[in-house]
Amino acid sequence: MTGTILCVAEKPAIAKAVASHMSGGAFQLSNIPGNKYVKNYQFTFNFGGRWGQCSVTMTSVLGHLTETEFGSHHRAWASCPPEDLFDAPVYESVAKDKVSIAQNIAVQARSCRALFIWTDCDREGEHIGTEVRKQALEGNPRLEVKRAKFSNTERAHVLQAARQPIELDERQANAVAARIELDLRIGAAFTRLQTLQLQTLLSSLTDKVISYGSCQFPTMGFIVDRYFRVKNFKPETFWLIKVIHVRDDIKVNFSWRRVHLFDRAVVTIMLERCLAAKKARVTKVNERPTSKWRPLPLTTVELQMMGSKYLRMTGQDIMKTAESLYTKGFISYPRTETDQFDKAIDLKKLVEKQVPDGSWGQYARGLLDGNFRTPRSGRHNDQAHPPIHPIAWVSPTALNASEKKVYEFVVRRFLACCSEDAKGKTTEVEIQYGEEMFQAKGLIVLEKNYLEVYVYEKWESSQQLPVFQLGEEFEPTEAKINEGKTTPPNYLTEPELIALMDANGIGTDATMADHVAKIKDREYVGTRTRGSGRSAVTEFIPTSLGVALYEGYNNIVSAIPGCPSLSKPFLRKEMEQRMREICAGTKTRREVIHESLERYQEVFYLTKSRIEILKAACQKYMLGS
DNA sequence: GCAAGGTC
Repeated sequence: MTGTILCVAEKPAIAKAVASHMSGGAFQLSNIPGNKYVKNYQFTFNFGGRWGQCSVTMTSVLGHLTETEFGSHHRAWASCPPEDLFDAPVYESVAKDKVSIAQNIAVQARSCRALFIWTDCDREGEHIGTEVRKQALEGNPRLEVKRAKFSNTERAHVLQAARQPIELDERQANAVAARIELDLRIGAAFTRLQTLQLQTLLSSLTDKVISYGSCQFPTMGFIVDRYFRVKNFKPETFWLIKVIHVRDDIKVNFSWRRVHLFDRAVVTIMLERCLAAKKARVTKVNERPTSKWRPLPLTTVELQMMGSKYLRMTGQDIMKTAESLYTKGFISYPRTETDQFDKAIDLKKLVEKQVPDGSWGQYARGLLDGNFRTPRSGRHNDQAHPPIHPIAWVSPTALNASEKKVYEFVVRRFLACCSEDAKGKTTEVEIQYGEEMFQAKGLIVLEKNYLEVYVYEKWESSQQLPVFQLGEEFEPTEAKINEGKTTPPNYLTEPELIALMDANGIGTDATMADHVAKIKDREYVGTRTRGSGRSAVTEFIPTSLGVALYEGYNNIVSAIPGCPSLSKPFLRKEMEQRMREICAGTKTRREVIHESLERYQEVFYLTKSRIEILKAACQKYMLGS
């Protein structure tokens, strides 16, 4: 035996899974003083190569160990002008509630020859790895430090990762360090500025914190943006030609290729030309197989979007529920960007676990009996976690109402991924009538396949079209003008908001729901229900404070070309891009912090000198509220 | 009394 190796994972669940695989189940478990979640696992493992047979102590942290804060001179709000926070010194220290975890690592490191870091293989994981390394080296400065590269906790994959350790990615860790410092400085500076300025303006704001965050504000911005589009909407009248033809007792509605026009006179002339031509000619008859694709493997963003659409839960509730299902071992890790399954995962074995279920067990059986298909692969892979999938079957009686809903969704989605696409047939008839083109479509669903188990999506046969021959001419039963009005867009719903955040790089899969909850808590936005019963959806409406902040910041920068508003996602996107440059090695942490601070400082001083504009917006919308 | 990101 050649010494002991200390292994540290990002969370207890990973430590447990990895320890189980490496030890073959034969480990000694011990608690650590001061924390009930973190455990130490002791066993032996043959790493092969230069490491050989070693004792192993496997433990974990609970996410980040440290926090970054201003020094005591700058902590009180009145201690300095807010702009000082852009260059006041910041200090990194072990968070109070993590001290015992940090000590455990330092103590264990003393008797070890090497440290293997098993944090998630994503950006934050690399940074957490450097935090772990620092603690371990404090216990034992001679420690050799390696990093395990793994993207799931499948047995063979874990063993392979243990035997071929690599190095921490310092660049990714540096990118995160830059993000941490920037978020703190910018968030604190703007929050203090606007809170102190606006609190004294209106009595309704006296004891409110009016926080600014590079994710909070753009999230609020999406909601206000939509609100103004709804509010400023002017309906317009349009006209269209509708052609109806009855054949074999089937009434066929042909829709106009131009959809509609906004000039009644023009549409009238076009209809007259159609009627003058008397006969319509069939220019296209198309009958072809069609399919509705089964869904992609489940990511966090998709879970939240689908969940708030179909399960009537908020993104935050869905995530909380998914986390509890995960800690109980029923589903895989719920925070993932990956929408492709690794080949090494035995999907059929996971399908088999669902056979006992009363609702979808039969369907799972069918997959095993020959209906199984390899899931489609999406284009995302975070290299840290597999798509969300069920790990074990659980009786519905063992779950509460929310857990039941989320678990059922995860299972049905998984089974749908492993199924055949739905199959159908579309018929398309195109006619020329006068100078105008019209079209009718019919759909027959032939095989529902995945839709049998994925009950959230609908795909139904439409009315069947009668037979039309290519080139035939007929006189339509009726042709007339219909009038309509354009309708305003709806207020933003949660799935739409999550999609916008995702597309604009606002927040991560783990934090999006938190940002939404935060701006509600800050009273920048509220929610209400649109519709009723099964079709009810929750929509977001800004408060007068939200509208005032949005408009105030837009007005502050509007006269300055190239100066983006704080309510738009642009500055955050730019910061994200710079972080990627650190990862690519084209920029350093110092350069990025400097550049990003300059960008935000420009807006800050502009806001400070034009603070009356922000105040005016608050007075405009909030007086009397 | 400030952020966003991990995780319980």
